[in-house]
Amino acid sequence: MGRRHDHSDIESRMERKERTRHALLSSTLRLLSKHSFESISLREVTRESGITPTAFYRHFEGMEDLGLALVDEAFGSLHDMVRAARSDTSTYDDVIRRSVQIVVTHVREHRDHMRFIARERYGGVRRLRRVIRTELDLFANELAVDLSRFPELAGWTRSDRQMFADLLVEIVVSAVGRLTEAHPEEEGELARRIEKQLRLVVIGVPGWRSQPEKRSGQASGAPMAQERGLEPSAK
Amino acid sequence: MGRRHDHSDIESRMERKERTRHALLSSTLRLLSKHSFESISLREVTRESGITPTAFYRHFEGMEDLGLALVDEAFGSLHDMVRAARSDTSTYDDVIRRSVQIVVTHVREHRDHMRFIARERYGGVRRLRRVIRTELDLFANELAVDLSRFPELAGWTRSDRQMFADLLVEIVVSAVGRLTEAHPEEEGELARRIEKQLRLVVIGVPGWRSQPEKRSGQASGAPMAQERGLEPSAK
DNA sequence: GGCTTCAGTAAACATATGTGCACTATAAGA
DNA sequence: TCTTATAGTGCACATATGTTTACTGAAGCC
Repeated sequence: MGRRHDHSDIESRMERKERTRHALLSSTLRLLSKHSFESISLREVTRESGITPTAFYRHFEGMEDLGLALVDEAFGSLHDMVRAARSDTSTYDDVIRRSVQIVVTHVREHRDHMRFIARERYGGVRRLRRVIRTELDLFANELAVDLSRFPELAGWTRSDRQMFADLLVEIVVSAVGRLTEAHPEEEGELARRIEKQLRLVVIGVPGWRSQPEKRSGQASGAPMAQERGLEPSAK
Repeated sequence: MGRRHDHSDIESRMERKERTRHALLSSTLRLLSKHSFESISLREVTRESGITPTAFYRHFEGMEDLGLALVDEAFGSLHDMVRAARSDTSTYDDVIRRSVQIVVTHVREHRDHMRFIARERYGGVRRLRRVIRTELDLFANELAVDLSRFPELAGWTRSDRQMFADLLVEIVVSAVGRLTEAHPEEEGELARRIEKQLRLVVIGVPGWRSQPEKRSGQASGAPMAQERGLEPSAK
């Protein structure tokens, strides 16, 4: 047995490895608060983590690999949050207010992770962009399923529900991006605004006439309200 | 006079300078299609432009300075687009469809500029983020003014109109980000989706009850529809 | 035509980078 | 207790970076 005396300050090999792996990840996350992922060098990360550059390769094949691990981490906690939020809906009075609250809290507690996602969503590393996009699409899909529980939305086309879920996710993710770079005192106002925006979007729901994709040619009959848009009062 | 013979292949000094300046900008833009701004080196840019690294300093103080110039360029063409779109509203039948069309076309013709904005909006360079944010806020403000021409929105609080304009801008900018990295064949579907999303948002407008900010304490009376949100059908 | 201005060059610098190779120390396993 | 596996070190390398310093050549101006 490796551990002859059970002194708690003796680490098993795995424990130690896991510890420095985590150090690498969180060092990167720290650096990411000031720089884009692509501009962070392997050596910077190891310096920040207190190990030699060569030891890096015991944990990751290279920076891109580490980046993917970060995406996993970030979406891991996000999934936890969403699961909590979903199970919460049984005893709510106002879904929107509550959801926004949860998001704000999550950003506050996982600022670096959220900034990472918001930043690298359109960042310079193709692979990261793709993985993040995929994860977000997954969220939207889950949300679309949840939405069919609402009677107003049950009659909608599947594709329309997708479109709606996508819109909601987009709004929230944008808000997360802005929250991560907001000063604490702006946080409240930002939260109130996004709440209003979500509310406004939801209000439109009963007025939406979901229809199967038009097959071809021009639509027949009078133009629907939702296809005409608003009319200006004056010229 | 510098130009003794009026041969067209003799450049004036200014012309030449402007030409390599432009080369620097467009080279960077080209590199930007594959990498984040922060990860692009000054030497890379000069290599791509066909000049020596030292000559760079005849045009910009450093990469950040060049970045700011790029933001100017990008928003320059954007402003042109918006102006065109606004003056267009006198003779339209469907604002939304038309606007989306204009945006899609603009992205197609200025893909690199638009990608730059979408990418650096939350990118690694603080200064760039701030300038881009400011410009976008400006757009939202203008839009908010335009919106007051619509009778449904004239009665709204100024802050609610801002909130609404902000939402529209956010939706469009997100869409631009996705358009810039979409394959040509996905473009149509993306366009259709964003059109629907905008329509859905607009539909909610007549249902919105804009009120002055609540001063304090809890709201009195029955909860408004827009504060209750949707209710799920089953537990 | 001759003097000035200035966009661009050439060489050099100190410093940073990613990665390969040989090594060491210690936990794990026999 | 002796052997093996492996996380981490140290050194070396080729190559890349931002910036300085002294320069060249042609356009601009009198």
